[in-house]
Amino acid sequence: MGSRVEKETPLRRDARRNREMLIAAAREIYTDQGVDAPLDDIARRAGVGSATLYRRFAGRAELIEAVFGDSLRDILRAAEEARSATDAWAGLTAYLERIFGLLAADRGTNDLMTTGIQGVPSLDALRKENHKTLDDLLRRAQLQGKVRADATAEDLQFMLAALGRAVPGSTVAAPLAWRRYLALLLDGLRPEGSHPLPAPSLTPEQLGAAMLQLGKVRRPRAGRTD
Amino acid sequence: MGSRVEKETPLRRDARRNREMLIAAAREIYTDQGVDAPLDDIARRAGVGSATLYRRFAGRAELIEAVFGDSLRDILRAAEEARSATDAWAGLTAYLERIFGLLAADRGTNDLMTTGIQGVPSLDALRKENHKTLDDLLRRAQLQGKVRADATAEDLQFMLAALGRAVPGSTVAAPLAWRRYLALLLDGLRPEGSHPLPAPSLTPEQLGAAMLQLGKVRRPRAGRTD
DNA sequence: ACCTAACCGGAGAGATTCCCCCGGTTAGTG
DNA sequence: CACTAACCGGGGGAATCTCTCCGGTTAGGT
Repeated sequence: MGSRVEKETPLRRDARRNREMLIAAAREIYTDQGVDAPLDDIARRAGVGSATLYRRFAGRAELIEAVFGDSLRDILRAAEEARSATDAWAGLTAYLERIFGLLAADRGTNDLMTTGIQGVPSLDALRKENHKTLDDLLRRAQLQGKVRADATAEDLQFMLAALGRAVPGSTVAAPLAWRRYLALLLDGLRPEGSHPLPAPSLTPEQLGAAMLQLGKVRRPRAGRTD
Repeated sequence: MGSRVEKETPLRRDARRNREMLIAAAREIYTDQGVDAPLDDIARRAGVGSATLYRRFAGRAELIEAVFGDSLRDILRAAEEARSATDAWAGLTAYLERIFGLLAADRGTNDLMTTGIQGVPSLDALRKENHKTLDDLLRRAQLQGKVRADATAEDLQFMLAALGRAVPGSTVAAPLAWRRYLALLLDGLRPEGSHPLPAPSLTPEQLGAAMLQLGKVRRPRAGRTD
């Protein structure tokens, strides 16, 4: 092969249109089913054949990248912003509340941030940046006496992932319940005594509904194992 | 139908033996794959055809009942015991540590206790009893000034389910990591300042492994949707 | 208006998993 | 030892889901 840089032929108009339709359809379906949703569902919702989906995107990871690339970049900016806060604790809580708002509203973003999905480049970058942000804010908050000295960024990340993963379950019955649980988690990180919790507790019925949702891990793929 | 009580014919010896083999096989497979494991796998491990499994047990729920009936009764006893403690906080922590030990060791028990599986009678009884236990201990610990006044049994249950569900992920890399996270959670419930955390924090590598596991929600069934 | 490379979607092969049918086998009795 | 009711396992139909082949269609340049 010559080293000539292949001029990137722009897609034909219909191909381009289908690409957009697929991304839009995927965004909607990911939002309420998560990123494990069947690819055929996405193709059908976009009004194209499944072959077209595979022609435009090599596989699930590439589609995810196309759908979430922008919103991931938004999160990166939020992380940078949070790190620039003088009051590290305030920066940390604001950052986490923003993240959890996303996790609660969008099942796809939730999957992306609370599990270890592989093969999506922007996602690796996000994870690294996220870790750095939490580490930095936590360390500074500790120096400022706002966070217990024996907690680590890994502790925080693990607890956040655990809680974040459970959030969609509670969202059905009580959309804002996550505020209370994030507050409870953060209270465990502080060296002083407890602070009042926001939002009412779940009722027993709401808890039941949430537990049910927890079980519906979701239609994972059958057929070829990827 | 006459109301005559059918004399329960005891199973033929080979049928009885197969039943035992199936229960034993199911126990092993549930322990490391969770209760969503394919029924055909269980039949194969037991060395019988899948038809035999369906002949002995009406479906997944009945098999679960047969496998976990006894261990669930054990947990019930532990709950009663915990409630008899004079120091409610001590009783609560001891109870939860016991439960989490089980959740970490056995994927099947984890599914049973952290999700809302329906159709297993002993399980409904366990959930009711568990809720009563937590409610009682929490209320008493609050009166004794050991737990913040604004926390509810529903809060505790939700957080426990969220964390419990994440525990198997960390078990691969660090079998005892759950102790630290349960302690962190419980610290958030106390009105006073923080207490030292047990067990070392996860290393970044261990955290990565745990996140990966979180994603492997389980080989959900393909084929008929039950 | 015509031509061709690129594109399209249906149809289908292969993989899983649930569940049941059917012909062969065996436990337990007279 | 013979007999029969109960039992057994392989095999297969149906449902899902991933990914590819192929003949027909269309965008965009001449």
